[in-house]
Amino acid sequence: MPELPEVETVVRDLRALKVVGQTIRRVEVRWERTVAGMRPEAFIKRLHGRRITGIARRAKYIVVSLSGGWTLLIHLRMTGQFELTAPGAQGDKHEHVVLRFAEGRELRFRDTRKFGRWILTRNPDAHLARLGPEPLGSEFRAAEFAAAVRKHRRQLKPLLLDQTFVAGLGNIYADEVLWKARLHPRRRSDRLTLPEAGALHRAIRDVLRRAIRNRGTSLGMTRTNFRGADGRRGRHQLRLNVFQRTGAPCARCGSPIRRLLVAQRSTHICPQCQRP
DNA sequence: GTCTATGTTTGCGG
DNA sequence: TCCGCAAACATAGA
Repeated sequence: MPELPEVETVVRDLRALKVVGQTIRRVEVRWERTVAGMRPEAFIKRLHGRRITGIARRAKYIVVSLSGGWTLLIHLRMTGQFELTAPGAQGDKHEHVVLRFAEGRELRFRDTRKFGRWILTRNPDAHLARLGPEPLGSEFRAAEFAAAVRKHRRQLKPLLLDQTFVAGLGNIYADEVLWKARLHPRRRSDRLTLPEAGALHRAIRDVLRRAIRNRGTSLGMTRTNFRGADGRRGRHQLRLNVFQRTGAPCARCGSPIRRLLVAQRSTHICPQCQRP
């Protein structure tokens, strides 16, 4: 269930697997609601014959640039995955969109829970306009972030999960970031000191960069867990400090990690390092 | 059968 | 206007 580091891993995999440059020769939509914003027939017709000219990431969206001025925005949501296969290979019942390339290989989108979305548009910026700053970009500056945090009066955890505030964090990395910054997830954002806001800014960047280096987090061994587009699992689960580590000792102080609910989301903290 | 799940959107009420 | 909360989407696994 991909957050920024997992989406970045998928984008890098797709590039390494030479998806850029491929021409789309056949499009199959097996679950209509995966395609958002137009009828599947229109989607298929518009995609057919186009060449993929680039693959990038914005927040948790995969941005696929196509010939003729079209862009495909793909959001993996909870269980979206990619796989490249030989033509006509045996798939499973959760593969909802299949692109066959002129060269022969097929790019298949598997999405067990069917929350993933493909948006074909001539104006991707309209869809991405509401997203907050890219946390690993140069526009994500400490002073601006601190001012923005303190201007809201929200609990820190839901604020970090708000994609219009900062783009790319999900439940795992929000918990890891708050642990690293030694901040309680229920702290009110307008009550942070400047040094605390600075620590939060730094923690966001450090945690995400490290997770990308580890190719993302794959928690369990089941099929719905994260895989790169090359089928490999991530390894950042070995580096998590709090997420799903209830009862395990805190890496800094040894106190047992606790699980609580914040904003309806499972939340993990060190009760010693992260005081309310 | 029960509970939980790494995401996002929408509508309601304070 | 801002914010928190519940539900919705749909399925699998413990």
